Amino acid sequence: VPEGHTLHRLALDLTDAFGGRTVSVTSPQGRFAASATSLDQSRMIEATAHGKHLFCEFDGERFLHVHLGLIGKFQLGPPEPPWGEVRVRIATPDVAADLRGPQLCAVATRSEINATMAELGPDPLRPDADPELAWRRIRRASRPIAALLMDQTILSGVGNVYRAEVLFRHRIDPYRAGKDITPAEWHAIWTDLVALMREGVRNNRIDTVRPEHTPEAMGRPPRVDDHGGEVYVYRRATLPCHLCGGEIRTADLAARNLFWCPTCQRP
DNA sequence: GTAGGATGCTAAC
DNA sequence: TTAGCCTCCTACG
Repeated sequence: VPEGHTLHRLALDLTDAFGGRTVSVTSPQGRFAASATSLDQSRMIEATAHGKHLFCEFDGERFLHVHLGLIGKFQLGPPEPPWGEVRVRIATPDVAADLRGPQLCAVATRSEINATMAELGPDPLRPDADPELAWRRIRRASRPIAALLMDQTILSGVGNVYRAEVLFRHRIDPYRAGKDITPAEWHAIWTDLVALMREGVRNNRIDTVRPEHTPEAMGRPPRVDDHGGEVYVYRRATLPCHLCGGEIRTADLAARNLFWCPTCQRP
């Protein structure tokens, strides 16, 4: 479930559970054992996120740098014996956080963390984000907007669900080149991402359907999207569009499955 | 039981 | 552009 909102929510929850506390850091699975030992029994200061990267800061300017990738999960719960392949467990006597299947899990210094963040575009979930930095690249780009939104060096935190949904919400054809996006459209996209992703952090899931378009408001039977949120197009290929009733289409774009409504999002 | 896919990214060609 | 990685879950026999 790792788009940017997941990591920011995780950062809040980890800070809540472990901030200011001395924690045990272990690697039940063993693949992180040596590095875990170096952090074990030290104090976690806080956890923060930038895009899809998570940073847990420990005393002594040491950081645990985590990227979940496609399949990684970080789960908080009671400190019961771990099940499955747990790469890292951070724990106090009251609570444990188990990390499974991360793409990246490493101990890093502050300068290494800063170097990572310097390569990331503005993150809609960070108050210090400058959308102008992303716009400067989008407005010159010939690549399709759907590819640009996924490029973490242009803007960070947006994944396959948010890209499909935000383009639908603004009726933008995903194949339109970045340079053909108007300043007003970009402003609307960014503003919308800020709001949608904040709500994603709050609810720990992605919902993008406007109140006036919910099944109840449209007088249709209730539905449940199988990934835990209410969406317009994501993973709804061949199903009818909630607005026009036409068929949602899917295609490969930027090595990921793109979903869109060719009627509502005309070229 | 097994294959294939998944909200991601990187290295190799 | 493609294969590969890491783990879990679902769909399909």
